[in-house]
Amino acid sequence: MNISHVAKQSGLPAKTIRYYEEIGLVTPPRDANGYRAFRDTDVHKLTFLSRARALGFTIEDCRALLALWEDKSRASGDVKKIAQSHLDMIETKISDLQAMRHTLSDLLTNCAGDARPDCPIIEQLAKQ
Amino acid sequence: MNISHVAKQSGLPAKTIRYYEEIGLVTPPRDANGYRAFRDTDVHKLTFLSRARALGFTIEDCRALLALWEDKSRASGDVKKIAQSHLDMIETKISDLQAMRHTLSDLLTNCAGDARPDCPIIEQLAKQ
DNA sequence: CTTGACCTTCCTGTTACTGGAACCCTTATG
DNA sequence: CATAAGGGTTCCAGTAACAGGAAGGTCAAG
Repeated sequence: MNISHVAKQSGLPAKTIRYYEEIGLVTPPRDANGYRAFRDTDVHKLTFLSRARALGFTIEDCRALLALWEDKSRASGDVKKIAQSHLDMIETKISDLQAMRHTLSDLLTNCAGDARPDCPIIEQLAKQ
Repeated sequence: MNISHVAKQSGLPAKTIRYYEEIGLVTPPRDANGYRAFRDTDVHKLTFLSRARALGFTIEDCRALLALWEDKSRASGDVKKIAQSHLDMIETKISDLQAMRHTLSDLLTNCAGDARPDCPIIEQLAKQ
């Protein structure tokens, strides 16, 4: 299967697939003409990667998850550990963003947003 | 004022302050020995930047906000526009992250997390 | 005079790609 | 048969916002 077909199947851009090969996440063999010839296992891996990335896992997490997927004698605890610490990161990010949202929306409701210079947003940023 | 003092005052690491000078956000004069000699206005700018960055504004947003701060005849509408679109971005990110959190915590509650290989997390990522 | 705590510049690395140039391969068409 | 369109390939540069570290100059104290 050629790269653009795999791109459609997996939902990943061709550029990204080439990058994943470069960093060793997949290693498709080549045809005589030099084209990548993706096997089913390559496509499955890439689909797996696409889903894991969509859940926000880092590339290194993805690498570890792929290895666990291939290891039929894995401990589910190892998978859970990775997913749990990723969830923790996400929750930290969410609350950081919520704090920003809170402050920003307060400032926004108090800003006239017209042609005059008075602006509580600027004032808040500039306060001593 | 020397850089480490300014770092304490503004809450920014010295490395970051040097970087901000490099990209033209501040331009402190130099002493005879080559050391940066920060004026009050430099420190104020850096404190402003520190707060704006803490609210998640990009560097380029910060540059624009600084310019508006210095422009005493600014329109508060211009400030509000920047802040509003930043808030929109934050809300998009929050809901993306919440969707990830939702999926992940579902998967986590269903994963035994023990020594056995069966794992709904891996299964979900690998499903056809 | 030396020691330690500053300061300086410069170079590299980080994350996960994306865009673009230059060039090869394949297939259909006039 | 020449060619043009639409694949594929590699390689290089750029992104955001710094952080780490090396090599070396400066300053105040003992």
